[in-house]
Amino acid sequence: MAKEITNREENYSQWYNDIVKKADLAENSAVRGCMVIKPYGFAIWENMKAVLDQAFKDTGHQNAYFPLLVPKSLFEAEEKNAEGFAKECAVVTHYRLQTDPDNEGKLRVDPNAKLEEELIIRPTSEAIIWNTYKNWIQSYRDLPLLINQWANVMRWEMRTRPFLRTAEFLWQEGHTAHSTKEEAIQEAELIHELYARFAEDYMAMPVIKGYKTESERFAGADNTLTIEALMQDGKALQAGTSHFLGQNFAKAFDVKFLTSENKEEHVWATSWGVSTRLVGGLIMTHSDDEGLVLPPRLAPIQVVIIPIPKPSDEIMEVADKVAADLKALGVRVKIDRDMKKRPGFKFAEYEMKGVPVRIGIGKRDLEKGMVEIARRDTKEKASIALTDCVSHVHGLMTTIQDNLLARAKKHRADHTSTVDTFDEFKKAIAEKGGFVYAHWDGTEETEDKIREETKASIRCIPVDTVDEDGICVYSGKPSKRRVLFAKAY
RNA sequence: CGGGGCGUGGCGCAGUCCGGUUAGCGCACCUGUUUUGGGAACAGGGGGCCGCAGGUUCGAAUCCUGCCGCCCCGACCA
Repeated sequence: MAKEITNREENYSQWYNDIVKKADLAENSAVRGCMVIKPYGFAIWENMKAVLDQAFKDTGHQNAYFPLLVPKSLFEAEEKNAEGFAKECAVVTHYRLQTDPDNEGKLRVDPNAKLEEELIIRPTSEAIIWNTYKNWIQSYRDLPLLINQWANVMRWEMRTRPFLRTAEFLWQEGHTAHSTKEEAIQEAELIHELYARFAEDYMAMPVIKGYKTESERFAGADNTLTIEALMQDGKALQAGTSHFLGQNFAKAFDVKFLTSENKEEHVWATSWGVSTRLVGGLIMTHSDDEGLVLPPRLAPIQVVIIPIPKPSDEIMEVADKVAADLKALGVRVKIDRDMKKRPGFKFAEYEMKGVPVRIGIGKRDLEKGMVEIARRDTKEKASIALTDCVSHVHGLMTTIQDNLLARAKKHRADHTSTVDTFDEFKKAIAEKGGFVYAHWDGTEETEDKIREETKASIRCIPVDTVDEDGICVYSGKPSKRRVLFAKAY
């Protein structure tokens, strides 16, 4: 069973790659660092997208779309932002190819088609968007401006991994403008909370909410709020960020508005995003050595019905009826009618693909008025009376969703330490892994030293922990609050 | 950008050192039959400019030169 999936213990990152491949989520493409998201993987992203999109709309945001290419002069306008992303930008320099005179059948870049100004393939869209907002905002009556875009972006990363870090990735990026600082901060916090709830309620992936230290902050932001999840291998995954941008972009792009008192002021801004990286987080939170495990709320197929041959009209009738009744309850259900594949093959296949519930309907069970119901999360199999099947399975959707969240929370609790000395710190990081709460003196110097010596970085300064006097585990200087450390993806 | 490795049917590989029948194996694929309650068996079949370009040779997947591409390990990152 579970042929060809590497055990997590043996090689976690190979296991991850195997899951991506065996569950048919994505594959490498002909383009360096860029993956092809296959239909099943894309369906998971589409489900995430649908929920988030609705949540953004419910909180007053509208979707729009801005260009892929950003003129270099706009890109460099906000200096910190430009600097932060400069090293990983793909740049368009020419607009035409021609047949190569020295190399028949080949094309070359037409040297006469050089662009006057280079175009940057967006690594994020603040620049082009703020240049546009300048024309949209004149008065306090134009505010707040609450825009989201679903888009692809490109960051020329040195090393890539499917979903977790690809050169091109899909995401949503919200860009809002406000008349006051307080309102912008509230917006950033609203989205931060929205992301955290999405992660827990839909992905069943518990997260720590907090804000980033200055060195980990988004380039061009005054504050970066983050949600941090703990993966099964004890490493942290930054799963979503929401930035308070202050007036940095408003000043860089000269976006001003008139207040009701007829005073000219720069607007206040936020930006926020989650990406296809969430799919990677989903995989690494729940899956096991048999394959993918998906929470029902995001699973493209929530229930698969496998008629167990010999094929018979009676079995198919029962399957159709069960499927129809489940659909009526809003359950995403598939009947596998492929009679060429044997049941054993299908069992393994749907386990690999993480389908939460499998219903086996065969002659032997049916004679007793029973069906077989298998849960992907616990791998339990049960014989259930056909008459109870639909309500039982419907109930399992919630049961499994809750169980996955509880399991992930337990894993996180088991891999979270609170330490007071650097020895304890190093031991916790090296032996146990996971999250470590420790006092920090607030300096970048200490942060860097700890990262160098332990590979662990400050994931965030959590918002939910209480103030508590202590001394920095590294420097011994006073500290008012523990921060969250971990090795990160 | 440094260090290591690899390019051979769709995928994974053998063959390369030491040149020589028709380039082979597993998986996948197609057809047929028997099967079908945990990854079916048998029979038959299709598919290769051996990464690209030169060179050496009677003869090159194999030797030589150049180029291209990819993967892994480090510095960068959602």
